[in-house]
Amino acid sequence: MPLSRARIIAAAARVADRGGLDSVSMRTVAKELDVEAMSLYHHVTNKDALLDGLADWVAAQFYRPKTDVGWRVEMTKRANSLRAVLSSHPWGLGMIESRSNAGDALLRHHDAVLGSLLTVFPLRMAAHAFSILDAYIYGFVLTEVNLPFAPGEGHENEMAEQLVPDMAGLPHLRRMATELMATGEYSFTAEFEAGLDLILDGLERHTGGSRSEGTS
Amino acid sequence: MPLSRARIIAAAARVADRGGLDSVSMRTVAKELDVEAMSLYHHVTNKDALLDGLADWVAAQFYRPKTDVGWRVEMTKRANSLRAVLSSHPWGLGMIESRSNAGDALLRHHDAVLGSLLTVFPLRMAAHAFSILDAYIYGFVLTEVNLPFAPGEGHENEMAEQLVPDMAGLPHLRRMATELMATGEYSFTAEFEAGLDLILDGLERHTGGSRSEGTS
DNA sequence: ACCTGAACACCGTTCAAGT
DNA sequence: ACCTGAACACCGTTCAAGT
Repeated sequence: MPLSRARIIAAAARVADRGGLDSVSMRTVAKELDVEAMSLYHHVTNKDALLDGLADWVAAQFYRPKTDVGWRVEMTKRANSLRAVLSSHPWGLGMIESRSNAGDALLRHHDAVLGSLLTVFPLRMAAHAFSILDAYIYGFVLTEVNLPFAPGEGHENEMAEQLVPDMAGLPHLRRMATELMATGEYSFTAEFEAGLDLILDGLERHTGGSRSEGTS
Repeated sequence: MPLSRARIIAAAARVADRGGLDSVSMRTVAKELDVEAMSLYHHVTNKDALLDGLADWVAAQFYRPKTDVGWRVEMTKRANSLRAVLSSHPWGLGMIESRSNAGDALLRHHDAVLGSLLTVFPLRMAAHAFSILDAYIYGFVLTEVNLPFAPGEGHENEMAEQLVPDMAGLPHLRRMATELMATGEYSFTAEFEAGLDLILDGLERHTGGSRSEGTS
């Protein structure tokens, strides 16, 4: 099978999944393909172009909202999709955000999100909704993927126990760790959905419609 | 003046402000201090420790909410402070989030935020508020600092003009660029505050209090 | 105790050479 | 047309040597 841009990007994604973004070098990606580093330059102009491709590879997996379905359901599906994709590729968010020019897949994704919002919101309000949803999702995922453990697997209490010893002089954090996280009452998924619903509720007040499409 | 951990971190911040995080190397930081690279190792154990110090240097500048003032005013001040600090040091957010163990300054900041929220919310609701505010602020700043231009200086229309040509097949983004951004009606600061207020309004409904401390 | 220079194993990338 | 090896200017870091 000959080398190609697509194969190189897929190989880079595998290397990043395995060892983090820092482990992606022209030499490690080449090794993944049983080829010399210099061979890659015949298919990608340089490492920056490879990273652009990697960002696009991630964005292509984001769910694109449809316009013939209720906006709230679509925004929820979209939010969960981003969280899922970026959780399984923790390097993805940094990759997407650090590229100075958005790739095609990301632009198409954003266009689809905006299209769904425009089915119920006037332009300016749709822009507000777009901005707040994007910020919330990215921000939540940003902290989640950088946690020193894998969330969503019941490790919340372990984390709390790890952290408590260092919490002299931090009374409120200590309280949260002992009374909430250590008791198993805390779940990142529930937290994500609660925040999302608060935002969607706030937005819905500006549609003039009733709360017909709630998700909970 | 002798070398010290603090001087090294301050020099690293200057290098990062000037040339981005990628330009921070043991050799460039040493040169900033007119010293050899190896001298740094007598004051920081390795580059990772230097980056930990850099993250702490940023977090130390975040405004810490007080408990004897209204929570809404404090949360707004805190949000604006984070945006201001992270805008003037665009490498700061990535720095803070990529450290696997939070530094002391960041923990103290978080403790202060939680303390303010606990003056009006029960623990679980305070945790929700903490999570959603952090996610929103980080997410908004994340996209803002990675824009290919400096926002808040009226460059919004320039951006729109740059982007429009490539927008074949992206009808909704094109519409937003031409009808909203290019007309000068769009402002990142206004957008940030609108989203923040929507979230604070949503949270306020859970305090049982009236909207007495509004900021607009 | 603090600073340094050479050295080692890595980077991204250029260039001339192979097929 | 595609792949390669040597080379260059960089990295972080170790270690022995200087003061």
